[in-house]
Amino acid sequence: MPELPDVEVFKKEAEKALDKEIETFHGKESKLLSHTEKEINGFLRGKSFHKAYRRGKYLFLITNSPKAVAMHFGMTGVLTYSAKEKDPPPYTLCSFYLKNQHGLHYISRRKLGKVELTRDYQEYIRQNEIGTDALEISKKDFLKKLNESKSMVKRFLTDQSALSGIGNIYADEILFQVKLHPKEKTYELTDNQKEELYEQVRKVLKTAVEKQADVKKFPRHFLLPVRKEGEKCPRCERSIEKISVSGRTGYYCKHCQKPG
DNA sequence: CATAATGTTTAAGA
DNA sequence: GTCTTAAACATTAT
Repeated sequence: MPELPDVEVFKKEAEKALDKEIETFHGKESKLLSHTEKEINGFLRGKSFHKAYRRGKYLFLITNSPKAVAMHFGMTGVLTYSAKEKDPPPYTLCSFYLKNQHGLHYISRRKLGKVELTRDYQEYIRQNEIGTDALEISKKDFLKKLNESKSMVKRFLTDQSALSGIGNIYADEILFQVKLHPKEKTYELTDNQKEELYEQVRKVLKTAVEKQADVKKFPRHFLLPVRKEGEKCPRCERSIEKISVSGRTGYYCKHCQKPG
């Protein structure tokens, strides 16, 4: 789930918890957490989150800027805000309880994410090499990075240090919209294709954010609702095929997305 | 029971 | 140093 549009949804959820005093943090010791529950409480108790900031797939809950809680959602992470009287959702790994009797819950079935304290989130961004957000990057910078790349387009799109926020699923969608084969080399692209790639990165991500990352609400010409082997291509109705690119399984239409 | 899954990191080979 | 693959991580869903 958690690529840029999903994390944008979590950001909206986190914003419900802004400027409310933090009462306590609950979270069992795990690889997810950078500190112990006690330490996190020492850091947060009595304070409030004043801003939620998303960069790529990361979300920062900023307390006293630049101090923040940094979150990454791995493959299955979710963030929800709900009344304290309700039980935390299944697979909740840690929770921030507020004085207003609500809690912000970090949920994950597989524990591949991160919840970390940082004294400076800008520094955290540098250390973790989180590139410019895919919706923030200018055309000029995008083309510059693209021209520096020597890999396959899909690899380029999902490289978080080049531009951040695009994962396996949205890369497939963007490539489908641009009609590019996922294994096409970046240096083989024409200038027109490069520009079109930039435009579709924005268009696909903006659409997904508008639809709250809910695949059921996506336009009919999108690949994602039928992103499965043997489904019909929304454009030519031929069969969607599976392909392995840069270590991940991709889905594409062999007819519409021809290699160059 | 075996396999794949929205992510990242690390090791190894070209 | 660059690029690519494979495996590891932890766990569930099919």
